[in-house]
Amino acid sequence: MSYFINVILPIPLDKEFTYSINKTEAAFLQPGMRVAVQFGKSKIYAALVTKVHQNPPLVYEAKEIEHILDESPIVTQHQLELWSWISNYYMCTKGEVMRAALPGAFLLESETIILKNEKSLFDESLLKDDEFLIYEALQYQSLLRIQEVMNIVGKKNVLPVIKRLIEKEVITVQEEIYEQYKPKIVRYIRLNTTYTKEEALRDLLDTMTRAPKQRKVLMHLFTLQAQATKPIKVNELIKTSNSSAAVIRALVDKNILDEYHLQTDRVQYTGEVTENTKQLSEYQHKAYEEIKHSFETKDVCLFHGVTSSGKTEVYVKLIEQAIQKEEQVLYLLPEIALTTQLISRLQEYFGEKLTVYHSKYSVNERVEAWNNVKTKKSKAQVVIGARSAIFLPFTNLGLIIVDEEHENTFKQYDPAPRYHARDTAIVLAKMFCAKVVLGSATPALETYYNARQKKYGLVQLTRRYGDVLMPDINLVDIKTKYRKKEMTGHFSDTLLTGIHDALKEGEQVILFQNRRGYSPVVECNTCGHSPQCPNCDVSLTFHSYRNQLRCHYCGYHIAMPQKCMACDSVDLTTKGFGTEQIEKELQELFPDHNIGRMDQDTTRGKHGYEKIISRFEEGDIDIMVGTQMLSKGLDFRNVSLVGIMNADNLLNFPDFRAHERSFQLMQQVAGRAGRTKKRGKVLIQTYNPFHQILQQVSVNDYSGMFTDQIEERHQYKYPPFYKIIKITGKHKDYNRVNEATNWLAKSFRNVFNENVLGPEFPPVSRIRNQYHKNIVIKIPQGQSLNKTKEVIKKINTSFKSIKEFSGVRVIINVDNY
DNA sequence: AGCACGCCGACT
DNA sequence: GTCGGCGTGCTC
Ligand SMILES: [Zn+2]
Ligand SMILES: [Zn+2]
Repeated sequence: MSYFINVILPIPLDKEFTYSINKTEAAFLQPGMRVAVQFGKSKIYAALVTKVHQNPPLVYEAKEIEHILDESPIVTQHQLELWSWISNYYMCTKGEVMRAALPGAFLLESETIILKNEKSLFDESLLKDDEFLIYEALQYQSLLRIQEVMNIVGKKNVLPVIKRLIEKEVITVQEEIYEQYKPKIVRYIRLNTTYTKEEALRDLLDTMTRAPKQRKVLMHLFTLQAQATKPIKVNELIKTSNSSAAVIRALVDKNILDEYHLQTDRVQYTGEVTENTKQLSEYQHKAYEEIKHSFETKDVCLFHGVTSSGKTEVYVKLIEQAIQKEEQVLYLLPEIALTTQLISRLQEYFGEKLTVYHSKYSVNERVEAWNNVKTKKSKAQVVIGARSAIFLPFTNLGLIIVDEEHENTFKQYDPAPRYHARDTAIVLAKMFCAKVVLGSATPALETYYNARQKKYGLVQLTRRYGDVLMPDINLVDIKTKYRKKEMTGHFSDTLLTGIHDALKEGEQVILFQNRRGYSPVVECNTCGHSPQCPNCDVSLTFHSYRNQLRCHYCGYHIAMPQKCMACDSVDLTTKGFGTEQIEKELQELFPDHNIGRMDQDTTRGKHGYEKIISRFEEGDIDIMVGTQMLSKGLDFRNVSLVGIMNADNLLNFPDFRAHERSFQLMQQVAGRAGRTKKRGKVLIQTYNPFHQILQQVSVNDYSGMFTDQIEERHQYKYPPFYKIIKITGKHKDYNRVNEATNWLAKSFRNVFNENVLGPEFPPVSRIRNQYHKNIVIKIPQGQSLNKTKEVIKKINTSFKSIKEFSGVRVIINVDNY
């Protein structure tokens, strides 16, 4: 009898593949384990077993697996189910989901290495130039990688040369598999058991009079043992005895000491756990009770609490309850909100029960977190993480909290799977019959709509913690101010007075400048030319920190030119104002105060962000200018004034969510003001103070905003009334993209009629030398999602078989944000 | 996604 | 005439 397995490979192919295994392997392998398999000519991948069976493939011979990689499944049945859901719903392959879901260390991939052929003799003179170069390099290096060979011969296509050398028996090639996860091993030391008896030990010490250093080490070992019964690390002993590794080595060699190894986790919490959690305020407690009550009838609850209302404490109470029931908890946050501030706050509550899962952690740390969740270790009972944390192997999930649920960064944009972590979390919760709390001060329209429709529970917390008042928000009409000449640079007199007042009181100020649309570009005053990216359809933006012009899309950069590239004029200006411009103006307006800037530039580097935050917290910075980054959950106590430099560029963004997002962003930024007793002040500069959204922002009218916006969504056929799927065609040839997307749109229109928009070029139509063109399909509520997707897939398949369109990549984005 | 096979321009 | 460019198609 022969045995087979079906596997998922971490590549964008729709099929599962079948490999052959022997009887022993069949008895051992289970779905969720990894095997190393050869795929194609030589490449080796880690594949994930989905099924063990005995049905031989009919039309091909299945290859044998290389070897088994796991002793037990690393992926649970629930996860495989979730992967299936994601690949169906978001229209991508399971391989793509696998790639996104598994920590990098689980995805081994082989690399071809070149070795010299020791056995054969050959005539060096028969080698061609490039062949000889490789041969020569192998005399000095035991192995070469493909990349190194490319460097040696100075060209990209090196496979023919390598092939010739194999034929001439000069070299051999091998597939090297990267070492996967490396457990961290710590060396410990203890006294050899021979000397546990008192007299043996005394004899030993007597004989050691001529080795004072070794004797000293032993004495320190005894002291350490006396202090606590825990194992003693080699490093610890070296340090306390002020000795060296050599001395220890000698003692081990003499069999006086024994060295032993223990595997340990890289991330360990050592702090104290504050026993008593913070007392909830009356209103917080009421919200907590309401959420619990809502869970009796509904699985998902929207927790709408204004900024600074203390939502986190309510979450903490809910988490504690889940912990008591021995359930696992997942706490999802947007990446930017996952600050050290918040992590240490939660650590005080949950101590070592808290695990952080974050892309900035090393691959090994992530594997450890994965394993701890999988084995239900208590140290991973509460997991806090950004969107990818939904992929962890929970076995007993009881509660998911999605904080700042309105944030669009929960949606992965590129590459596939283009999933929304909030929506996927709800599906995940359903598998475990777990409860979900969606928290936000400014819920997404979709979420609030679901709550209004009674699909989700709704709990509101309208008071700030400690009865701090909501900030006082005022709109400043800069159109009038410009006309009346009451503007200084980008500052209205109102805003300047506000800043002066705050600084006089020793309070801090935050100024918000939207990132989008206001990157500083260089423009020639003579001919109007501004330098463009050669690969993308955008102007290069000026970065003063390196005096460079850069492209945001492809990373292309050049030194800041001294004269216009078109007309050689030296009269160049930087146009558009970003945070840098504001910072510069502030330095002139307030020379006696420290100005800080928080944007992509100043927060780069591992601790860049934290550094600037703590400077602000410590009062080292008086005025902070920043982008979006400022709006996220940071708790600055001493900020009394928040200024929004220009609200209009937010509102005018060409996207059906622009108004909703502007409201959310402005409310969040405004929420940074006056978090303690004194009422905070917010000034919003705009050319259009009568704009409905701005009016609603100024009076904290979320529900007014909701009513207006939901009406517009309804009228213009947008979510939550219609689902949308965006289809993008990509190719380096402009005409081919045009024709291809026209064909696609026409085919879609044949089925979906007026519910197809486009094709249309996006604002930036060329990125990395690829033209993009979008089609949007709107799906009305009665229309079957699955059938719609089937149609899209079918049309896509026909599309692929058309010769003229070959090479055009089609990207499908479900629930495009 | 890789990676091989296969067909056309430009350099020894 | 070969070398190397990339378009086409398959991978258990
Ligand atoms: Zn010019
Ligand atoms: Zn570019």
